[in-house]
Amino acid sequence: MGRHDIHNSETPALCGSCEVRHRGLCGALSGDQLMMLSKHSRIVRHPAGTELIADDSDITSYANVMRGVVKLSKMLDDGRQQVVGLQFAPDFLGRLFGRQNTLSAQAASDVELCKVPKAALEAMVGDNPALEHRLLEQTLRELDDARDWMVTLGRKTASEKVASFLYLVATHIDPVAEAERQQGENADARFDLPLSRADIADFLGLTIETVSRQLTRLRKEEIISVVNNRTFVIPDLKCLANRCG
Amino acid sequence: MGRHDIHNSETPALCGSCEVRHRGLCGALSGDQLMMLSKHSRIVRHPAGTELIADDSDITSYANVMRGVVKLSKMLDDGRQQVVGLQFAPDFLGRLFGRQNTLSAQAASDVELCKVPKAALEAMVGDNPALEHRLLEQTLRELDDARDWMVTLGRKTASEKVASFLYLVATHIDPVAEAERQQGENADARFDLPLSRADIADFLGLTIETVSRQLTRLRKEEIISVVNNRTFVIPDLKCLANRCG
DNA sequence: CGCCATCTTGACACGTATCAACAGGCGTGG
DNA sequence: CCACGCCTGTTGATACGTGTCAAGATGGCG
Repeated sequence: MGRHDIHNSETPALCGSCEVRHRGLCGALSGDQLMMLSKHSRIVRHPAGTELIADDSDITSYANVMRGVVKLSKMLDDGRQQVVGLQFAPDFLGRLFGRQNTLSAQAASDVELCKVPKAALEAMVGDNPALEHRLLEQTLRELDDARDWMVTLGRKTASEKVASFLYLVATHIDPVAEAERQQGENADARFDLPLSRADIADFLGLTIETVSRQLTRLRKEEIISVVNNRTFVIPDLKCLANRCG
Repeated sequence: MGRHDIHNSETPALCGSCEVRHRGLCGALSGDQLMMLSKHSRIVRHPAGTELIADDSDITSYANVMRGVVKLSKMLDDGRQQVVGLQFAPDFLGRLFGRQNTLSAQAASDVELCKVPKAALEAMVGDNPALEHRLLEQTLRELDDARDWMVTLGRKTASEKVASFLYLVATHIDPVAEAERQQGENADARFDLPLSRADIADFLGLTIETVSRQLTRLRKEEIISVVNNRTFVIPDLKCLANRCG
């Protein structure tokens, strides 16, 4: 049997309006597989700040990020915190095959998730190699990202860290604009940052104050301009890239 | 067809003496699949220090670490280096489905690899879901490790970093001893460190001097004792764990 | 308008990097 | 066999970057 056209009449109502339908996991599914999975899944919305996953909690479900940004973090006993990942649409959320979570997840912005029970997804993974393949590829990408970030955390200066962070967000938060940028030559970017200074600091292994000072520096050097504390404009991404070390 | 007994007569000669036969990837293979894969694979040995993978090189093969320790690292343009992972037997080596390597790999100790051409492995992965599943699980574990290490790099002090490093090595370098330790109560460990101070520094995001000073401190506090610069004895692992932050 | 949280800025302290000298191990060659 | 040089690791003095603590500034929101 050939692969179903993903636009065929079997597409479930729930999935018809899904914006990440083709790019996320579900792209690996045929119409009837999608139908099966969608029976178990439901869309949930959470406002910014919601705890989506608690550290050490039992894993009962997985999710796909459909809209917004999710922040993954770990905390030491004494309260020191490190953000270990940011998930954008259409990323997968949750530790596959795990029993307990080893990190926590918060909604950085308002988010929309497509949630599916652990057992349902794992069953589908078990007899759908294409699905498992997609999950493997996403996991490999996340591992690449994590290793890139280890370089940032271990070897870059505060100034380079902040530049690297802005560059990361600029190139991830709006995949459409980013794709255009790769083609044409409009090398500017503008985005609304879903993270507080404290979040940025926890991502970069810095303090709030140092992040603020480095942002001020980048602003004075006109590499970036900051509107309203959360909105950033980067006139020339290449210029920013040069500051990433 | 049921799963073959992995001790059956079909086991290839090459694999018969493989020490990581049951724990690594190959545990997912039946006798004849193993036979097929072993046709393409060969065992290679490299002395400590050998460059196993060059950054930006084309990926032409994968490997399994059968003996020894492999160091994965990334370098910034100006020479700053960060070790982003250590691979012990029976870890898999190489970026699955990638075109080019995005990191370099060196033999930390003398190593023995079981090497297989990229195309051969990928073909087997394509029609052996169990194999892909194993690879997914290894990748997920590596991602967990990477995220744990991000906390160490971003939020721990030099002293805690060094303690965390020693703890990591003590619990990974000799899986057999470690398994015993989990059972019984002999909480001591002794190992020969396959890394130089420079390697440790690059792993921890520190300088050689700082690593040396912190080791001296741990030695003076009798948390560890150091024989011959490369051999470490840790009388009480729990005590070391308390220093990890 | 005014409160409160968030962000910025400043002064100073502290931890780690840097630079430099020294010690020990090991192979080479006299 | 010891002298020498080299490589690795240790220790010390000092510099610098980032953390800490404190005070303002800014902006969102009732």
